[in-house]
Order: sequence, then C-alpha cells, then structure tokens
Amino acid sequence: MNTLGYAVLGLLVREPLSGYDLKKRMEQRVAFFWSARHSQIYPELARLEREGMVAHTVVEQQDRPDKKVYEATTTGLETLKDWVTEPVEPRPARDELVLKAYSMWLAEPQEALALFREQERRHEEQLRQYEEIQSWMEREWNGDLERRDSPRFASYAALRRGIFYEREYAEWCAWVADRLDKDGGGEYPRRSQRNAAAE
Amino acid sequence: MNTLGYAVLGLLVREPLSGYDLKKRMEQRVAFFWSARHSQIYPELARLEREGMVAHTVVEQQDRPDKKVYEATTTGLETLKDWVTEPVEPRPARDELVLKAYSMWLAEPQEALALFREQERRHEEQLRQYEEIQSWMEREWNGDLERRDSPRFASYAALRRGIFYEREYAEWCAWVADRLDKDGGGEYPRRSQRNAAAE
DNA sequence: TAAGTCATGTAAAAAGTTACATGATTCT
DNA sequence: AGAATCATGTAACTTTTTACATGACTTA
Repeated sequence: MNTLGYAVLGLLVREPLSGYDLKKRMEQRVAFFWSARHSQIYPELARLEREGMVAHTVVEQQDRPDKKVYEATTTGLETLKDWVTEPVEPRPARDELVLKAYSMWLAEPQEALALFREQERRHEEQLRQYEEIQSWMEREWNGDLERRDSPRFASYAALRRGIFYEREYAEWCAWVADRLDKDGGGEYPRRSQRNAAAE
Repeated sequence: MNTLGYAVLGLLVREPLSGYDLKKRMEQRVAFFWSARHSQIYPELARLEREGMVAHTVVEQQDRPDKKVYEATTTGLETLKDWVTEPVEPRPARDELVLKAYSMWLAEPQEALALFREQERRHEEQLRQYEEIQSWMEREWNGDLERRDSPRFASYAALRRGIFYEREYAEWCAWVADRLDKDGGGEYPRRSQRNAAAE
C-alpha cells in the first residue's frame, strides 16, 4: 500500500464515492495535506479493488453518465485502522518559496518584496477560508467535535492543522517582507574596497 | 530548468562544492525546505554543466579520492537571479501525519495519543536545534543579518521559516494530543441510551 | 579487521504531472 | 452554438526513492 491508497480509503470509509466525486472531495477537504489528479485516482481505485480494499457497484443515471460507486471493504477499513497508529517517518519538506528566499540576496529588493507580499496575501486568504469552514463546523457539528471516535473530530483536527500552517506561513512572509521593505535596508556600500564577496 | 537545479545553484553561487559536499550542505542547511539523494545530485550536476550553468575542475588529493569541484557560471548566476523573483505557483502540500489525523477516529485513542506525543517531541527537538543555529547566527553574523544583499540575511530568513514551521507543528500535535488525552474524551455511549460512562 | 568517511556514479522502480482521448448532458 | 459539468480512462513524461556498484583511505 502507498500513501495515496490510505488517502482514498480515508475518504471511502466515511462515505461511498465515485472516482469523480473522490477527486472533488480531495480538492475540497483534503487539499491542504494530500492531493492527486484524476489520472492517479482511477488507477489507484482499480489497484485497491484488486487487493480487496474497496468494491464498486455501477449506478445507472438517466440525466448523466453512469458511474462506479466505490466503498471500503472490511479489509480496507482494517488496513486503514492499522496504518493510522503506525509511526511516521519524517519526509523531506519541499517548499519552493523558502528556496527562493535562500537566494533572494541576488535579487532586486523591490521585486523580492512584491513576491513575498503576494504570498503573504495568498496565505492570509487561504487562512480566512479555512477559518470560515472552522466556524461552520463549530456551529453545525458542535458536540461531535470532542468525540474521539467521530470522523467530525478528525476532520476538525486536520482543518486546524491547515489553519495553524497558513497563519504561520503568512506571518513568515510578512516577517521577510518587512525586512525587505525597510528603506535603505542595509546594502553594502556600492563602491568601496570592501567588495561584496559571496559567502 | 527544474527546482532541484535551482537548489543546487543556490548553494553553488555561495561557494564551489563537490557533489559529495553539496549533498552534505543539503542535509545540513537546506533539509527543511529541499532535499535530494546523491543519486539525484550527480546527474543534476552533469545536466547543469551541459546547459552551461556550472563548470567543474578536478581537484587531486593525496589522502583521499580526487574530486570534481563545481562552481556556478555567470549564466548560472543570472538564471538563478531571474528565477528568484518569478511568481510561485502553489504546490499541493503532502503530510502523512495530517492524513493519519483525518482517520484517527478509527484508532484506539491510546495508540493515537502515543503517535502525536511522539511527533510533538520530535518537532520540538527539531525546533530547539534550529533555535541553536539561530543563536549562533545572531552571535556570529550580527550586522550582516539586516543586509538584503547578503547571503547571510537569506540563510537567516530561510532558517526562520524552519523555526516558525516546527513551532507551529509541535503546537498542533500538542493540541491534538490534549484532545485525545482527556479521560473519557467523549466516546459515544457503548451500550445504553445514556450511560454515566461518557461525558 | 571491521566500520566509517570520502567520492562518484548507474539502474530500476515508484510516485506524480501533463497531455491525450471520448462522450453525454446541461447551462448560457 | 459554445462552454461547463459529469464521468472514466490511458500514455508519456518528470521527479523522487531505493537499490546496485566500486574503491581508496582512516579510525577504532
């Protein structure tokens, strides 16, 4: 089993879904911690079915194309359950913006500033969207949010990770931008003996 | 050019390095926002050289095997510089622990708790390590940290991202763990309409 | 003498992205 | 009539990981 398989199972143990709907759920609910294109999802569903983790039934529709609705089998549920508490090996983080930050000393401060302000804005907007969902959950799901055996509790916890993450990211962008913004922000003197040797 | 290429250039514009040393630099300095195995680095260096971004000289050593030391060319520097301020497209985040959190309602609370406490500990430890490097930078590099055209400023900014990230991650783990820990933490009643057991 | 570091590669497999491909129905 | 949504796939390519491969020198 690979991680994508567990992502798919994690959605299917909650409700039966077609490949198409699964993809949409991923975009909406799971996007900030896992995602996949439909070209990855359809073969993955086929693989999970070969391994007995999921099963599908064809649902005929009049006004739309027929669809295959998948649901998790008992085997699938058990496999997922066992995986949840297995230890996690740290995976290397990959973040292009931080990589750019690492080389931003080469760039025009004004252009770098624009980049970080734009990213700050983007993450703040994402944060606001997550916070709206959070409010909605607290309003609609109140009571289930403390129940450790409720999927709503789990959804809420995952969402909070998104909120913590976006808030922190936006703050870092602002921190960098503020330092790029300070006028005169500490350039080396242009034409002195002290050459700007790279270190 | 791919992102790994820019990661390699970002290190080589600071100092010439062999493939072997490049890999070590990645582990030490860049690990929390980009990384690669040596099996990816050596072919990447060859590719960058074909494209005129880097050039190598063979350095002979007596006590150790000879090595190829690479440095960035002017073309490489310019390419990197242009890339830095280009807009960043959001890449899908992938985090296995959050994925597990999403399905933790299936697991035994005690086992899930152990997982999150362990992860909290791990991220707190990483945080402490970063904070030590931060102190070292502030002590040793004081004065350069405000200079927008200094690589030290850029290193410091990237490190701060690591610090923000680890702190936030540890806090989220603690938040989840606390909710898993509360005794009786809101199970659905096992075998009655309303037993005194829960809540 | 065994383990560890220095040093550089290739090969195969897995995971993920982009592009190709089709076709019905619904909304503007 | 054209765009958007619903619906499911395959093919080609890129990126990343794991495994294979070698050899000199150093330290315990």
